[in-house]
This record gives sequence, structure tokens and C-alpha cells, in this order.
Amino acid sequence: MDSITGFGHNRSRLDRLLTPEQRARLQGITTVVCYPARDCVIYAEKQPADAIYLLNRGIVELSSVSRQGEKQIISFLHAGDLFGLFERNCYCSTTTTLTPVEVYRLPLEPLKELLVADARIQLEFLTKVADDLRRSHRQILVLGQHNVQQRLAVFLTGFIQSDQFYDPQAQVITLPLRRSDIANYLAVTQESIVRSLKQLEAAGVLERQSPKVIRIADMGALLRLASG
Amino acid sequence: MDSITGFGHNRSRLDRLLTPEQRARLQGITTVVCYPARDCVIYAEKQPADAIYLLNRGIVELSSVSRQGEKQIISFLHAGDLFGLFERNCYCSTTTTLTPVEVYRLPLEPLKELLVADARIQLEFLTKVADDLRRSHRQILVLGQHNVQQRLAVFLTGFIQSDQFYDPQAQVITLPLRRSDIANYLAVTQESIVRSLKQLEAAGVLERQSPKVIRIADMGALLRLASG
DNA sequence: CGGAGCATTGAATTGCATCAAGGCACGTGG
DNA sequence: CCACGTGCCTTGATGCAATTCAATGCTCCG
Repeated sequence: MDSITGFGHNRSRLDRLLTPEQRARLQGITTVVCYPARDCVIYAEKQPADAIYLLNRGIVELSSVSRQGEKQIISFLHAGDLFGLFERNCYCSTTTTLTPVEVYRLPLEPLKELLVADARIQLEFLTKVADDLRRSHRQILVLGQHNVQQRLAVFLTGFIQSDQFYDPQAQVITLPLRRSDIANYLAVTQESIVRSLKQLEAAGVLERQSPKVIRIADMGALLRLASG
Repeated sequence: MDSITGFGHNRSRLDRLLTPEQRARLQGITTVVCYPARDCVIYAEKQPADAIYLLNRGIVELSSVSRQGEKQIISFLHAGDLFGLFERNCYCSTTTTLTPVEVYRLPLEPLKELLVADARIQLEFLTKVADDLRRSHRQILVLGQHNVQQRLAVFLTGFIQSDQFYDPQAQVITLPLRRSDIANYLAVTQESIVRSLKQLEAAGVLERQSPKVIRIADMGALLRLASG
């Protein structure tokens, strides 16, 4: 809930959010779709939009590619997250799986009817979209105000509430991403990520146990960096 | 609708969005609040949240201040826009008037009841929040991928659909903002804005008729810059 | 069959030269 | 007076190329 990256909080699955009856109504229009591996494209930017998706299992990356071919990762999505934002009937971004994924596909027209018919279900959707908006605003602050070290600190602190990627005992984060993914998310180069990691290690803030395994040595310093 | 800054599109006023009956229901919980000048704070970051606002007249700036004291303008709001995003019952950002403003104040609890009671009204809200999310995603792309010139071009193109600030005949934009506001929005310094304006003028893309009055000399070039 | 050693490949890291943007001080103009 | 504009210097981040590292699969041998 507090996380910007999305890696922090373990969001509720669909089946905890609604009453059994509401779930049944939603399931009436739902198709379950599975993607077995990483790098599967669920939908691509500018493709005609015919459905909204609700993520049930796995991690999805929301991204857009600029004309120069640079990829910007807009956010990472987890179980319980909605995606499928479109404009003039075409999707605004590309969604790619980072892990095996299971999604609920909600075709637009029936969904709209359902939302109008059941205001409670709609309120769940409204809440989710508002949460996304809050996260996007935070990302704007990070990209606008923070230097590379601070961005990295924000990114890392996004993990400390995660069961899946953070071991509170050992204070160890296991990154599910490559350096280049982190770079594309924080809008810096991969080299800058590496250099900042090195600086933070030299400053005693963290310790790289292997490229993807990072021990937080000084949580206070990390949090201070992350908050600007 | 296509604008990122918000200065482009003349959004619908509340009174065009709903049926008379729905408008009446909304008015039942609404207080009209007026701010007579610029620089009035409607609410401040971290203040307890008790209402959502709907802008009826004027321009509002949504911003947040980082710990180092740097202001980041997140977006500009116009008639028809919703604001008042909060988390744990406290507002996430500060809203300040840029012009005289009239807002509809919608207290949270009655609003929530109304949204649950009337799914059509709620759908208007959902649509607005989704639009905001789309704009935020675009701003993330701009901050992440564009250099100063490109950001400025994006900003300027945001005006070309506006009745209020763009004269299509003369191809002239009248900026309602200071250099420092543009800088805080685009996450660069005021000096960089000035230098980029100069470069664009030297390149024949635009012409500064006065600091706030800018003639677009080569719209194609501007649009090309803006799209990366 | 299982495990040690080796090859292969993509990822991570480093050094160095370069540059876009920032910071500051000062001048200008409405 | 406040906002805008300019010149000069500094610097954080980048781009590129080279090097190291790590994970995976493969072979071969006990």
C-alpha cells in the first residue's frame, strides 16, 4: 500500500475483495488467461482495446517505448492490480509478463454494464484506480526530484514490506529484476545503477552479496536517502 | 483530452456531465467554495482529508514539496477536474489556485454514500480518475525520456487545443505561467527553460513576442520534438 | 547415476572521455 | 520590484568499450 514500485505490498487477491455473490457476477464475464513464462506480451501499445485485466498471479510490467526506442517502465503490477488503460479505444502502454502470470480478462462492454449495475463492485475498481494514480504521482516526484542514488534508495525501500522478496531476519532483498529493468524504471542508465550501488556499498548503506541479492546494512540511511 | 499539461482541452463543466436529477443529488451534498485570487491553498499535503473537490472555474496547481524544499508540480487542473487524493486519511499533495477559482466541495462520507447509491454518477468519477491516471503516465514518460527541449515542446503543444490560451489564427500561445512554474512542472531549472526557449527560437521553431507570448513558427518541428 | 570440470552466453561491472543541465552571479526590462 | 535573460564554470550522469562474473548446460569420468 505504501510501496511505489509495487514490490512492497502483497495486495489482496480478487477473491478477498468481494462478496461471493459479487464474485460470481464478475466471474460471469471473466475469462481466465495464463501466460506460462516471462516476456509474454498481454497487450501492446496502440493495439485496439477490448478488455480490462485483473492480475491474479505473477508480476507484470507496464511500459511504453519512446520514438527513440528507449523503454520506460511505468510501473510493476502484482496480484490484485488492474490494468488495461486505453484512450480512443487503443491501449496506452504495453504490458509484459515478468514471471508466469494468470489474469482475469474482463471484456469492456459487459464490464461496463456490470459496473453500472453494481455500484459496490465499481467502488472496488474506483479505489484501485485511485491507488494507481497515487503511485503514479509518487513516481513523478521521484523522477522529478531525486538523483540516481535517491531513486535507487526509493526503489529498494519498496521491497522492505514484501514477504516474497525481502527477508526481514537477514535484511536481505532478492531482486526479481535485472539492472537494465531497474534502469528503465528509474529512467537512468544501467551503468548509473551499478555505480550508485557501488557508492551505497562504499558508504556502508548496503552490501551486494551477489548481483541480485542485497543486504541492507543501514536501513536508516537508506530510508533517509529515499525520502529526499 | 489529449493534453498532458491540462491546458489543451477545455473539459466539460459539471453541469454538462450529468442528468438534471443526478446533478440535484450531487448538489445535495455539495458546498460551493470560492477563492478570489491566485496562490490560495485549497488544502495542503498531510492535512487530514475530509472532502474531494471538483473544479468548476479557474486553474489549480497540484504540487508536492520534497524534503530539500524543491517544489514539483504534478499537474494543472481545469474546470471539470477532480482532486483531493488522499492516503491514510491525509491529502497526498498541495493544491494552490493559479487564478480565481470556484470549486464544489464534496465531503467524503456523503459522497461515498452517493457513489454507492448511484452507479452512473460513480462512473463519471471513475472515468475522471482514469483520465488523470493516463495523464500521469504520460508525464512519467516525459520526465523519464525527454530532454529539456522536448519537455518544453510537450508543454507547449499542450496549449494548441486550448481556446483560452491559444490563438489558432496567429498561432500564438499566451502562457498563464511564469518560467519558474514551467520549470517546476517539467522538473528542470528556470534557466534551462529560458535557454531552451532561446534554442527553439534560434532554430526557427518559435518566436518570443514577449516573455509570455509565444508564436509557433514551425508547428511540425514542435510536434516532432514533443513526440520524442 | 551423480557429480566435477569446462564451455557458452548473457549480465554485471569498470574506466575514461564527454556533455547536458545545473548553480551562481549579474544585468535587463516592464 | 519581480520576473526574465545571459555568461561562465561546475558536475552528475551518460555513452562506449573493455573486462569480469555468474548461471546454465554439457561432457566426461568415477
